[in-house]
Amino acid sequence: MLAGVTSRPQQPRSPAAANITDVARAAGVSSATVSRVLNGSGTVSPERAARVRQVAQELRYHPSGPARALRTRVADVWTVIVADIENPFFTSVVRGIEDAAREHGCRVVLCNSDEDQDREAEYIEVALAENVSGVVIAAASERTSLTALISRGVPVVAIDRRVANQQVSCVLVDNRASAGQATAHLLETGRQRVGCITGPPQLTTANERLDGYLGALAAAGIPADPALVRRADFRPGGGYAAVRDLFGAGAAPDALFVANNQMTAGALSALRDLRIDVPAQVGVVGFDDAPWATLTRPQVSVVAQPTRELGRRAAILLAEARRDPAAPRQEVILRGQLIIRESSAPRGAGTSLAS
Amino acid sequence: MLAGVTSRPQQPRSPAAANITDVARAAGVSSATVSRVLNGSGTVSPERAARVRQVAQELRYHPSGPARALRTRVADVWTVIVADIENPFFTSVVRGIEDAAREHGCRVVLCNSDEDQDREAEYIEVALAENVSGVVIAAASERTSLTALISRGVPVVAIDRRVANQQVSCVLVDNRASAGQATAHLLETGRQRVGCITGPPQLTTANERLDGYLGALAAAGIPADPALVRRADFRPGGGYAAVRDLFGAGAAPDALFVANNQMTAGALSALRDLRIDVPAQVGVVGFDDAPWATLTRPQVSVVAQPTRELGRRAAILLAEARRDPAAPRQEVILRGQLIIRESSAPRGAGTSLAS
DNA sequence: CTGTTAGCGCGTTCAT
DNA sequence: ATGAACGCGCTAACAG
Repeated sequence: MLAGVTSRPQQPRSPAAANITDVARAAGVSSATVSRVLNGSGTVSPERAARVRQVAQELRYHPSGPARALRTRVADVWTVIVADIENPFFTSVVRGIEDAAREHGCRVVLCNSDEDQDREAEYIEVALAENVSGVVIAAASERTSLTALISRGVPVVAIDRRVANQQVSCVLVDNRASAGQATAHLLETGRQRVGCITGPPQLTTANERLDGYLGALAAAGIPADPALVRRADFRPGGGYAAVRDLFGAGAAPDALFVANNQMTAGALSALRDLRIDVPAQVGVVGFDDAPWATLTRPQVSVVAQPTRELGRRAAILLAEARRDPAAPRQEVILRGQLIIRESSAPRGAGTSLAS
Repeated sequence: MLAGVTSRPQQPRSPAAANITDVARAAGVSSATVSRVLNGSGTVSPERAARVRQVAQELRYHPSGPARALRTRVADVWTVIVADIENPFFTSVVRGIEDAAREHGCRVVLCNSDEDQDREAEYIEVALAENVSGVVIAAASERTSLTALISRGVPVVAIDRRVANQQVSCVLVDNRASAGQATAHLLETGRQRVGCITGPPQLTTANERLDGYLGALAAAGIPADPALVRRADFRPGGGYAAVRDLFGAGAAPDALFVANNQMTAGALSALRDLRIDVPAQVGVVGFDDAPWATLTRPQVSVVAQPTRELGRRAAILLAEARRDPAAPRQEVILRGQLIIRESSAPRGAGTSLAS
């Protein structure tokens, strides 16, 4: 063995990222000055500022996120925790958040709780440990605890789903009214036995949409029939199983209000497999528009939600809460919009789908 | 000895997260010992170790991510940069990555380049600035530069799309073979003029799939007709416009191979709007399966990709590269699978879709 | 206006 | 086996 030249690894010179110190030295100033220039804090003479900026650029200097987060106690990062990243509803909302966040100079990292409360709790811990400066969350349950976040002063905005007993701002859709509108529409097309497939009881959206459905029945003087209602998991498989179950049990609805887009896809598959004609035999209205909603035959009637706007508003609320931590909690309710397509066409009307 | 215990402000108002120092003090040991226990480094007597763990739990101690990243120069975080978060293909791949990453004790943060090279470059800088321990990227262009990452020793794995001249491992699908198979299938069903809608030239997937299409034509002894080929942007709107353009120009293909799922959706919309019957007048095969592919009328034939597996393999490669930085670059090619549904049914065959 | 100093919370030598 | 001391890169205080 050679006598060890105890130098550092001689690999292709890892150009260890330029320090703030490197920049300071190269510019002939102190690191504090560099910091002041780059953060616009304090006051620095124009010439020196220009020189610093110049050097920083040449050295391709980028401040270290961790170091900065460690010092300032907040990272310029928002954490967005969604319940189902494979649901286009959430990805679209995220786009809305992201676009707005960028305007505030913040980056967005996305976490997927997969409707799992443990996993969600983990990600909340991570957000805490990383000192992120804000959290947007579509909670996996109404009972999701945000106190750890709130007590440590991290601004939180809940989206899509309410969280119980928590003083956080939220951005929601008027689920009850929209669901009622969808159900009323089905009744108006001459259906007598409108069924409902909604989500699990720990999600407020599921409950509110069910409420809207029940309210519309009551308003029409139709007694609610428990045999026509199913709860599933807000996923395609759940919608599929619910339909099979509904018809297998002989409940025989002549219309279905399905409380989210994923389950609507599943429900349509099941109806197809059962050779039940939509809308001739069963009318369908879903909740959430989807990219494929106009590609199906028949095209699906839905309650469309303003997804991007929902995300944007959440970002605005978060930015406000960040600027003024004492700002009061707000609740933003956006309106859904019933889009009538083919799947809810009146039974009698010729839909010309067989042409 | 214990003189000079710096008393920290005891504000119950904001329970500042417990320090390593807090844990050390509460356990009657030094912070070094706590660190050793929690990281399994060094040696600590069993009793003290147990005590430390106990106290850490009681205090709900979680080490600070930034502080740790600052000290160790690597965070236990992987960055995944995808080109289009609204494409179910990518979200599914991400799920695969995420599941595998969790097994390695790593968290995954997701970034969306939106097919934009500038935005992508930004996120690469962020990954660098945050000292993430690995990056998985579906590059926005073949010319995307990963040298900044590589030269600083950050393990990188490319997915779905190749990146030129870069020594990075990658996980891909056999685009050429799969596209050839899809095209051959269309030819076998009696089509004479098979067209192709592929993606932009800066994406290797787009080019490879086009190659596969051309290869299948050549193998069948059919001369390629440039008038039957269009390049679009891998998005629904692009697919829609391409079809309108194709038929508006009088190219009149009797079949279409569409090189990604988003464009397939757009293409089907356009065909519907043009009142062109699928598959009677035009046969269609898409690339990438999609949740809605069996909901359309007709159901869409596609080349399905093993999305979860693709993500899982990328995670494995990344974990390997992390364990052994000197490990050789690998290229994993997964197979696509042609799924024949209704949209490519033989022209003559009664498809009974009009029933 | 600018430089110097002192940590943020952690992991890691060095001594013991 | 354990603790004291140092420094990662940065910014907030304090001098000048």
